[in-house]
Parts: sequence; C-alpha cells; structure tokens
Amino acid sequence: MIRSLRGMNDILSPENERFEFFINTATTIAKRYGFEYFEAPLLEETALFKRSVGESSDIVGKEMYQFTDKGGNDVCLRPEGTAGVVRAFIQNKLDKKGGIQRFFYHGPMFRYERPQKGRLREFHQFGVESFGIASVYEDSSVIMMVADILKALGITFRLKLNSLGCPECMPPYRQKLVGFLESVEEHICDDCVRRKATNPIRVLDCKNSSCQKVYIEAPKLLDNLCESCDSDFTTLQKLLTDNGIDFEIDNHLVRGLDYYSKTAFEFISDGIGAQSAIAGGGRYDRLVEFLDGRPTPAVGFAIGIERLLELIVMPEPIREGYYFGAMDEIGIDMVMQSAQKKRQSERVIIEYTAKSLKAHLKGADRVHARYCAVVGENELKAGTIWVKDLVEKSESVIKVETI
RNA sequence: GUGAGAUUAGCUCAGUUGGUUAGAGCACUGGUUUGUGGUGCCGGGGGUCGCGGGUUCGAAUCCCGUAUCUCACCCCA
Repeated sequence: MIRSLRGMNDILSPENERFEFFINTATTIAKRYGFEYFEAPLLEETALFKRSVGESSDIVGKEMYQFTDKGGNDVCLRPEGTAGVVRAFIQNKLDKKGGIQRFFYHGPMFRYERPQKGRLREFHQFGVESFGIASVYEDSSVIMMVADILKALGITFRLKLNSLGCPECMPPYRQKLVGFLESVEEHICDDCVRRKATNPIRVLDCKNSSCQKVYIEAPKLLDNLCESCDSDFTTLQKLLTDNGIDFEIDNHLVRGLDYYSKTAFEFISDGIGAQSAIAGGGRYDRLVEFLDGRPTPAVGFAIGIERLLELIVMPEPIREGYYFGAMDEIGIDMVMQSAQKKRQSERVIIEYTAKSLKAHLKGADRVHARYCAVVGENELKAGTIWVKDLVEKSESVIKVETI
C-alpha cells in the first residue's frame, strides 16, 4: 500500500467539516474588516524566503522543502504565507499604487519538521496582510479580527503582546543585550550561546529555567524602546482595552521570523498540547522595501488551522434537503426522475436499491435529510409520492407532477 | 536532528506464565405481525495482530531491525 508522506495528512470527516466551517467563518470576518482574497503560488524561488524570513531562522536553516526544478531553478515550497504575498504585491506594482490595500489568503504551507500534535509537514494557514497603514490603529484592528474569528468559532484564548522596537531602537538594544549575554555566558545553556550569535533576542524565550533566572537581570526591550515605539505600544494597549480585548504583556515574546518589528502578538490556547500558539502576527514595516519594493508599512497575522480544528465548537447540524427511495425495484426509475427534478433547487440524496420503509427512514436520518420521500406499491399505482418531514414528523402524499 | 512510549476489526480497546478456530463495545449490514427514523430485540460480514527477520514443537505475546503515530526537546502556526 502506498501511504501519504510523513506529516502530510488527508483531511476527512469530521475534520473536513470543521475545516470548511473555519474557512467560511474566517472569510466572512476578514471581508467585514475590508480584506479581499489573494492567492500566491505554493512554489517560489528559494531566495525569496532567505531574504524575507531570514537565514538565521530555523525555517530557512533546516525546514524548507527545497529542490532544483527541471529548469535548474532553486525553488521552495512556501514555509509561510507572508513572503509570497509581499513578493506578489511588489511584482504587480501595488506598492507604486499606494493607498491602503488589505488581503487575506489561506492554503497549505510546508516545513520539513518532525511531526507531532499540532505540527505537520504540510499544514494550513489562514492569514491577512494589510499594506499602507503605519498607524497602530491598524495593528489593533488586525488583533481584534483574530479575536472575532476565534470567538465566532467558540474558541477561548489568551493574547500575548510585545513590542519588538524599530530600526531606531532595536539595534542599540540588541548591542546592549549581547553585551549582557557575554557577561553571563558561563551561566547560560548551549542553545542560548548559539542564539547569542544568530538571533540574540530569542534567548529571552528560552525554556531553560536556569537561563530564565539569569535573564531576570537582562536589559528589557520595553525599557529601551524609542519614543514613538513606546507611545505606539501604549496606544495599542489602550485601544484593545477600550474594545474589551484582554491581553498580557510578554516581553519574552519573540516572533520566529526576522521581518517583524514593533507590534508582535500571539494567541495561545491551553489544552492542545505543547504547540499552543494558534495564531501569530505583527508589524513588518521594512519587509516591502527589503524585497525591493517602495517602502510600505504593513501588518498581518497567520492562523494555524490544524491547531484550531479540535477546538472549534460546531453549530448544531441542521437537517437539509431530501432523501428519495423506492420500496420496489419497479419504482426506482420513477423516483430517479422526481429526485432529479428536485435536485435543481435542493440538496437531494437518492437511494438506488429497493428497501423497506423503515430502512429508508433510517437512511434519510443518516444523511441528515429534512424530508424522506418514498414510493411504494400504493404510490406507484396512484402516481403519488409519500413524503415525511423528519423534523415536524408530519406526513403527506403528493402528486408526482407537482414535485 | 535528540530522547521516551505506543501500533490487535472501519473506530475505541481487551487478550492470562508463549498453547486449539484472536474477543468486546460502537459503526456497517440483514431480519424482526403486513409500510414509520434518529431510541427495542435477534442475527451477519469484517483481522496476513504495522512490516521484516530471529528464538521456539508452537509467537498477538519473547528478541533484533524498520515504518508510522504520540509525548517531550529544538522551533513554530
């Protein structure tokens, strides 16, 4: 038997219903916030991810599905969605167009990782990218949009917030932090020593408790923000509070991708295992420029759909449409015609084999049909069809021509 | 990439110190005083015990390898 590749799952019932419900819900809400659908290719030039996500990240360093295509191009299956959207944004000269442009997307992403609960090699994200607004008001709108989506799905969450600073205040802070790390190098773990060189900010996120003890003394990014970053962060907190969004400040929150600046946020859900981050995002004002576009402020987020699936509270399934069946072989063709007519406007399930009435009712029930329409001996003679409303439990006999 | 635990019917799981033909519940399917479901009763089909070796008179059971899944690390959605 040929099996699917490791970490690549089929999505079938009942997850597929949740999946579809999620996409519909998220799409409706994204449109309410003024976002429009956008689709970028799954395959992109490797250089795109190296430049945007960052060579220091694990994603680019060891998790990409990278290969050479038949034309000799160095290509990658996308490990995340933002890079492709930004590339398309620039390539289609939307950066020159200016103004405010808001997009949402959803689809598969690929990372060559060891799979476990909430972590797959092919997984799906729903994300949005808002271009052209530097104001922190858009940050708050984007965060409220995630909250709206999660609420609509019946998912409870915790929101973590941080500011990563800007090109003005981040580099000096980084210097300060590296200086501190060098002074305590003997007391921190090997991973942190490695991080000091590759991405020092990430040591703050280290799960090693002895490291955390050392970092209590570390310089705090929030104490080192420049005036504008600081006031933006304050404004953001006020906006969220005004709109009834609870949050906690987590100055250890570091986004894993290099392109983020200023606002960084993460939505956490307890009870889905170690992979508790269900959505993450933030501002990336420099990325468009960095990929050779006209400087354009931007903010966005991505939701990990698989991580959400088991948390989604589905609405009550409603009975819908018709079930058609016949009790005798001879009635099947006639049922087929009536059903086909009905199918032009309603959901219709047809049973092709003759069965007892009881069996048909069972069948109608199983496919969640509202009405069970059956032709038996009596109906065949009279040119009628027997219909039972499975919700009202009422029955009627109607002429076939009136279907 | 590292460490640990699992894998028996479509699903969730039993299975004794290694011993006839490997079981249950759910699901599916059929029947049940004649044409009434989701919710009675009775029956039926369905398993090379993850795969490959080994030990043994005999392996679901013990040993080795391998694949997959799960948990943790790393990292991330």
